[in-house]
Amino acid sequence: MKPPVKKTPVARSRRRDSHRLTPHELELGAFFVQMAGILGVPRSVAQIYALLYAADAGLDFDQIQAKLGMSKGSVSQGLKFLRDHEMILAVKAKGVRRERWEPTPSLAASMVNLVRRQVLPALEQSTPVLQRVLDGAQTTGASPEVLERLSRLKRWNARALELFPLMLPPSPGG
Amino acid sequence: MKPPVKKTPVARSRRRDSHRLTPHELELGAFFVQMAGILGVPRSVAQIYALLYAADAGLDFDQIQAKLGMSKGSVSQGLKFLRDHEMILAVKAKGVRRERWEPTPSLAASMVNLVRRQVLPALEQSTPVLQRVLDGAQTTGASPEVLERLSRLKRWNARALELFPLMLPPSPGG
DNA sequence: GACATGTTTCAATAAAAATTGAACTTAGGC
DNA sequence: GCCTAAGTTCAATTTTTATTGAAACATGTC
Repeated sequence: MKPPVKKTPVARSRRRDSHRLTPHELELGAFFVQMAGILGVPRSVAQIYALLYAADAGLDFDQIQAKLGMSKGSVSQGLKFLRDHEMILAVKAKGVRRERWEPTPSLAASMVNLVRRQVLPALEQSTPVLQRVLDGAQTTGASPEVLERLSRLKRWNARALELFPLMLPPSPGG
Repeated sequence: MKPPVKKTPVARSRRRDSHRLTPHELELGAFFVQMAGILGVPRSVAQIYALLYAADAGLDFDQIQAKLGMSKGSVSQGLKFLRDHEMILAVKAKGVRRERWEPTPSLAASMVNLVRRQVLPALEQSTPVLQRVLDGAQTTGASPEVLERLSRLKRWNARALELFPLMLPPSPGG
């Protein structure tokens, strides 16, 4: 299990070159890293997001890499993740090849999307599973308590599956 | 990042002796393992919980160990976790040393507690952090956009901190 | 359409997290 | 009070996940 409190949350960052970051950027980074941890998002992604969040104008690939002292691979994957989850937007000036990145207006929507993408597929897959398990338990003569538990679980699953999509409109129009 | 879908979710279980489990126990186990993954709870804990969930009467330490083919250490730690989070209860028959374990009635409450224990401390710690970051941004003359973002974040944090404790009464009386 | 610049991919590596097992502690029966 | 069964702890190990960096791939500019 994850240790409840990380002993050295910034160890890695310190080990590398993030003294390019101001103390406040570091603090905000640590905050986003902690929240991201709860959502199962890797630290490097959270660091990128935090950086963009506190940046006056969008930052480009190289600026991000330089400020955080991370590899190209990590920056690329991090930006991909953030793009895929619609947490950042490209701002492209004409005649300039290089893209700059900014956080999308709603962090809330991004977070809900993030959770939904983890939970929804799990709920969907499990509907038939729970049905089969319940049927099996009935067939093999499980106790009333167990049958009750399992059907409660199944009802929940169904209800969650109804409610979840209502939590916020899925990204663009759907 | 966690791969979106696990390639071989039951690989480990298969590798060991969980052919002592019925197909339905396995399926239910996989379901709980998946959900637990989202909450950051280790697989072994979820497997123990699933087993107890589908068991007619409580199971004791050795039965759990035998059925799941896991080490004493894991069973002990897993039961400790489940006890600490009030997800299981000991049922003790008189004159018998060995305890048997059953799931507590409300899985919902258990899950809410689980989430709260992860999120609340993070929110609490971050209140002063966000204040400092915002002050710093003001001092160093950040753009209005950044200031707006940061104060929004701070407001959220405060609101979440208010709302969260209301989600369900903390375990016994407090 | 060639070239340079910017980005992605992915196998190798490093880091973090979970699991094991053997030594240790605790509790109950005698 | 001692002995033994029952359970816990924790350093070592295994497993999983994240990161790196070099090679491959794009894409805009001239």
